[in-house]
Parts: sequence; structure tokens; C-alpha cells
Amino acid sequence: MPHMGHPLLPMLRKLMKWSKLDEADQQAVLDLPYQLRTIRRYDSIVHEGDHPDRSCLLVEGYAYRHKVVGTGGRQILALHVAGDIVDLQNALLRTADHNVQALTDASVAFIPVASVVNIAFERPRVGLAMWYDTLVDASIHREWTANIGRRNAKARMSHLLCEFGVRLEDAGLGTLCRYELPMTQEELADALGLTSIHVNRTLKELDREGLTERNKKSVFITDWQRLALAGDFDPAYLHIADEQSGIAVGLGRSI
Amino acid sequence: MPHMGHPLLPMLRKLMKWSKLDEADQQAVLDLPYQLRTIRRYDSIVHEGDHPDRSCLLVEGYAYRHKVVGTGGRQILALHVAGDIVDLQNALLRTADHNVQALTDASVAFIPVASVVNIAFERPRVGLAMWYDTLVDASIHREWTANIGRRNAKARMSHLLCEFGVRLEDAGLGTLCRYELPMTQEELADALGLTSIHVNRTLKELDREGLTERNKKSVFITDWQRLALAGDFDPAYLHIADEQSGIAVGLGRSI
DNA sequence: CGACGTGTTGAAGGAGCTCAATCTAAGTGG
DNA sequence: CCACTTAGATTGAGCTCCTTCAACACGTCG
Repeated sequence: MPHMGHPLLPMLRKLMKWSKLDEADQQAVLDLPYQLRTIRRYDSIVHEGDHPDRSCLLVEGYAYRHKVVGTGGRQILALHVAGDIVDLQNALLRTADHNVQALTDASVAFIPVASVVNIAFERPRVGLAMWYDTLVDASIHREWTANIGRRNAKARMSHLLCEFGVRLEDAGLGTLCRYELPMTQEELADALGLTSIHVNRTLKELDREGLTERNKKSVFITDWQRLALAGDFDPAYLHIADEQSGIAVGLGRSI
Repeated sequence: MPHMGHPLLPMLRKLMKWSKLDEADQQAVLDLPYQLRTIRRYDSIVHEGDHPDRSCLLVEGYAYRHKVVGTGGRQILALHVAGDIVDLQNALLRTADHNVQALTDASVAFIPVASVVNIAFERPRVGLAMWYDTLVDASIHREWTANIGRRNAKARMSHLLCEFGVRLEDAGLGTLCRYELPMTQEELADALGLTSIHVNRTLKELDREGLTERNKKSVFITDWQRLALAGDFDPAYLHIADEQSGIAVGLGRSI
């Protein structure tokens, strides 16, 4: 899997969306020590109960976080794309409370937690961007909770497809209405709290109603308006367009 | 509602669980500027779409966060008790992506976001504790997602009752098996992704099976072992007992 | 070619929902 | 102290969305 440019660039790109970073900040991010590893599809990156001492970030490919419940069911908690910091949580909290796994062949950079903590507090703008990132992550968790708890299958699926469109376009990895979705129906089911059989029927229904056109690995949204309506989708929770000026106030005061 | 001691003490108590704070750190936390407000049951504290410039923390009482979906359904996303920082999210992210509301009459302290950001970066141990707190918050979100997505009604309810026991005991507001739960069955339903009718039947079943004894506002868990088993409950995700030594490493290096 | 992972389809069952009625306790006003 | 009100708890009956079980189809890859 060839990779263009500095492996940490996708992360830097993302951090710069959350907070304005000057030249020195940017360089410091790129100077973080890291170890690059290639991960195969379905390989585990972090396992529940681990005590990771390195944070990891997705350089290329897709990954997901999940938990397995007592009855054997699996719940996918989050989906991640290149540039996402997939495991600051478990590293900072010392004990992994969930699993992280590659959804496709992927490239992952591991960074010592100590380095992450150091840069966060030596360079408050970087630290704030990281904090911000974890908060947005939590915001997405909340929307997923609402999605699974209070919407029916069709709305859940529509919502997921809309979210992915917005996120992939924002990450420069696709467009709002056309992107790669390398997930099996069983994986979709585990992300939505459904069974793969019902996911199959729901996807077929969206196709039949002219909202989407899919083939195995890619999604084409043919009617964004209606899909967003069906999915009760409002991208506000992704905080993509939020102004950052307000945050700078806090930093301007004393740092 | 009379209050003992400094209003910010419950928060300080909580932060100190996440990271070791020296005298000066502790004083700085208590010296944060704040405005105390009494909130009536059901009054809104933060409304979705707001642009709050003050973070808020629960000094006394219970509160919850929620979203309303397109079909009118409500999903409660998190429950909060005294000491919880109920709204760092919305304040830092600038645009509230969910509502925060009082579950009982409550006392809330509002702190300017700028002050929070300042203390976080001037005093890294405090900042780390706050970051840690938001990460634990996210961890609870994840467990809730798994709970709602992959467990049946009885397990969901059992899990919630167990979580509350642990959290309230940890906060010094009750004991593992006996505590106040000032929620209506409809509110429980909205927290669990169920209907109030089904919550009623589920609660009755737990009583009938000898796992709990309830009256209106308080819970008595008569068989913790079996309730935890029924709820597939493992408190690891609350990160209550995690060692903090590892984190200190990061700070010790350069700050 | 056979095997396996994934998608597709049908039929039956059930967990949880909807609708509707009744009950209870805690106000509230007189 | 008692009618009156009201929010919440409780219970029943029928229904539906989604699951479970069971085949079968399809493509890929050894």
C-alpha cells in the first residue's frame, strides 16, 4: 500500500480544522515519533483489556471500534477513516474498554502516549485541537445512540449513509454522494443494532425507492435530499463548520 | 437547597480521581470564577443549537442530556450526578449538539469557557484530569450504545441499575445496592430506547425475580450478583479503578 | 472444481410497540 | 377535611417490525 507524503499529514490536516496551528505547531506534530505498521483486514489493532502505551492513528484505510456483549452480539461503536485518531481513548485511559480493528487493509501510525501528552501541553493549540477531536468523537457517539435507540431500520441506515458521505467528503476521500463503503451487510448490521438479513432488506428498499444505488463496495446516493429526510440527518453533530474563533479567545488570554 | 462547603468541591473531588493534583492545582480549581444558579426540575440548562460561552457543572441534584429525533422520540444520552461536568462539550465545541436538562431540582455552577481553557493549559495536571473526564464520558456513551444496540430490555435495565449503583457509590451519594433514582418510567424508557410500558413490565419482572425492590424514587438491589449477570455488567468502562501512574509519566517528562 | 464468504429470499415467531382503560398518589383549592 | 385534578404507574389485547431459521445464489480464490 504505497503512501504519499508524510504519514502524519492526514492527522495534521484534521487537527488544523479544529484549531489554528502556526508553523511551529505544525512542524511539532509532524516531528512526533511514530512507528508505522501495516494492518491486514480484520486484524486487531487494540484489544479490550489491553494496556496500550501508544496512541494510534489511521494513516490509510478504514477501521472500526466495537464491543462484544455477553450473548455474543457485537456492537460497532464507531467507524474511522484516514486521518482519524482511532485510539487516543484507550491509550490515555490506560485500560482499553473496547476493541479497535481494521475494516480494510490499513496503515496505522503508533505514537507513544507520553509524546502525545507532551505536545498537548507544550503546545496548547495542538492540545486543544486534540481535545476538540475527542469531543467531536463523543458527539458522534451520542448521535449514534440516538440513531440506534430511537429510529427504525430505514432511518438508521439512511443516517449512516449520509454521515459517511459528509465525513468522507470532508476528509477528501470521496464526495457527498459517491464514496467507497467497504463494509459487509453483517458489519453494517452490527453498526446499526440490526441483523444482516434486515440490513439486506433495508438496503434493497432504499434502492427500490430511488434513494441509492449500490454495488458491493461503493455507494452512490441518487437523491441526497430524500435520503437525508429519511435518515433524519442533520450534520450539525459533526461540528465540521463550527467557527473556531471563540476557542482562540481562551488561548489568547494567557498563553 | 442548602449546600455544604465550596460549590466546586464535588468537581475537584472528581478531577482528583483522574489525576494527582497538588495544593496549588486544587486551589486554582476552587478559585475558578463561577456563577451559581438554582435550576428547577425539567428546566433546560443548555438547548441544542445554543452557543454557550460558559461551561457548567452539576453541584447538586441530577441532570441528563438528550436529543429529540424527527419522529418526536426522545433519546436520553447520559445521566449526571453531583460533581459531573455536564457541559464542557457544548461550551468547547461552540454549538450545542444536544440538550441538557435538570432531572431534579438542581444547583449548577457556570464557569466561563475561557477560564476552563486557561486552567487546563496553565496547569497540565488539571487539564489532563479534565480531558480524562471527557474521555470517560465518551466511554460511557460507548457502553450505552452497545447496551441499546445489542441487549434486550431486561439486560438493558439491569445494566442501567448496576451502573447507577457503582457511580453513585463512587460519588459518595449512595451505596452500590441502595440509592435514589428520581426518574419516571418514561424517562427510563427514553434512556434505554424502550417505551414506558415495556419499562414497567421489565421492572416488575426484575422485582418478581427477586433482583430488585423499588418504590417510586429509590432502588434497592437485593441480588447484585444476579442483576449484574442479567445486565451483562462489567464496570471496567467506568474506569474507576484505573491506575493513574501511567499518565503521570507523560507529565513528568517535560512539564 | 469445490469451498467459503457474502448476498438474497421466504416463512414463521417473538420482543417490544400501540392503543386504551384503569388505578394510585400527590397535590390544590374550597 | 374533602372533592377535584393530574402525573405517573399498571394492566390487557392486538399488532408490527425485526429476528430467527432455513435455503439458495453468486463470485472469488485456493
